[in-house]
Amino acid sequence: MHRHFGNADYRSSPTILERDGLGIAQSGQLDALVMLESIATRLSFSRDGEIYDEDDPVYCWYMVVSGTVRICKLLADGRRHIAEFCFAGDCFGVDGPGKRSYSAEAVDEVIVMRYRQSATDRLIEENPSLARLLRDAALRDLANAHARTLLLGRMTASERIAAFLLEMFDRRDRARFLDLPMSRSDIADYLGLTIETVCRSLSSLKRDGVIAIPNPQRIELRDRVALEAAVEA
Amino acid sequence: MHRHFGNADYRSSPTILERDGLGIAQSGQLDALVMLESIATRLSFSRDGEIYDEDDPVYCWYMVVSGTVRICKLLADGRRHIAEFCFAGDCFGVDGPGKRSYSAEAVDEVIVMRYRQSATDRLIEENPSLARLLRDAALRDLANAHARTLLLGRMTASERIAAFLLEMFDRRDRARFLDLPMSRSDIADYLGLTIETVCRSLSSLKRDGVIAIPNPQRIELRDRVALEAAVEA
DNA sequence: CGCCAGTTTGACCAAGATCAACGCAAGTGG
DNA sequence: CCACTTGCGTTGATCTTGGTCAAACTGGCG
Repeated sequence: MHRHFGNADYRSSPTILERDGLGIAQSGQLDALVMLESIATRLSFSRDGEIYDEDDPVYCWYMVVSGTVRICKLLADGRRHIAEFCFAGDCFGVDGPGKRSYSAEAVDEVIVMRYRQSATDRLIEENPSLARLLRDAALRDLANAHARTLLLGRMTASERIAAFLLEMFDRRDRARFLDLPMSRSDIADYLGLTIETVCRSLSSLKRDGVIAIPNPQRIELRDRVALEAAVEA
Repeated sequence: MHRHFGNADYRSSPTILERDGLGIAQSGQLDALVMLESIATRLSFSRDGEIYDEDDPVYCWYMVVSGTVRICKLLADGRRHIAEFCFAGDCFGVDGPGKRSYSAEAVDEVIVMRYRQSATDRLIEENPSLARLLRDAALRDLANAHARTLLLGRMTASERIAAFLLEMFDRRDRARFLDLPMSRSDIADYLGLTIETVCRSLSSLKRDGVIAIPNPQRIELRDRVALEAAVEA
């Protein structure tokens, strides 16, 4: 589970409960979050820091407070696959009992809250609405994974890049300018492409006036309609 | 959610509760299933029959009693993507509120049980262990979707075919012979390949003596070690 | 027997990977 | 302050995998 609870934006928020963006509609869920807060541990990681590793035992799950986390896996021959990027408000590492099959790493400076599974289960006993909260997050995550499956299985390089940019614009600032915390290589491993193809597709969008790239990390959206058309689906 | 509750095998079972294969460890979960049975409707579909369509409202989820179901989506330009095959004992269509984003179709002759979401929610109130059952199924499903994401993003055609065959051997008979209910075209759309590439990869495995193909639907596993090596991961 | 749908195989093509060079900004050390 | 390095990012030339197009094969069935 690596997806949003809602459209939460905790980027500048030192405590996860100072804002109420978790998509809480039903009463009782806020209680659940207050209780969650009570079992949380705050951790920080610097660039490329390892939050957990493949094959580690699963006894915690996490929520991003600030920064960007990548969920990834390394194949024997060096190929890498990034399953997910997690931003502020996203939770990750809800993996079911056993061992991790992916690792979690800090893309930039990251602060996360860590919740022990055992304590969470106890909270669920007391407050079933928390269970619903977590279940809905899992379902959202599942829908997301299926969307990526479609992207990787049936979309061309330029469609993938367009979809990626739209995803980032929607999940992050939703403003005219987008600052990407991850490298081209991260993007490539997320989209099942090579660095070079990512560059070329971005350059192509730039040539067509759909985006501008003032510097490698920064994308300016100049023609959203064209970008959406490029995804088609 | 389209994955197993466990290693259940209901293929020859007219009622889902005549056998206890749902991976039930904790007591209380059997109760939950008896209760589930009470709210189920039995439906059958013939080849290519539509169980539900994209954009249909979500008010039910399903469990396969017998036959094979494909969960799929059609893009505007005719490209098709199959997210999942579901066999006896697998549940599918647990999609979170709103509209379906995929359709469900019968690959062959299919019998399913249908459970209304509203009735299920009531059961969950009475029997929280059902919630855990459904949550674990969702998590298993999620892990599965991530595995497919890796396959589609970073594996070659022959690796995909090898992984597919191993998946089918494990999920179905686990015997020397495997009968595939789905067409080459279904396999292609599941693996993000074309029919021709599926054929060529299968022929290549046949040439290498890893499998034999007595007829197009039937695969004989001759060298499991070689097949596992072909996936590498 | 001939048709039909699904499968297999072959010849060719193109999207994207690979290999290689170059650009560019941020350190680093003299 | 200025060479020099280092790590990304970008671009170009070439190659490979898998897609496209086309033809042949197969078993079932009217």
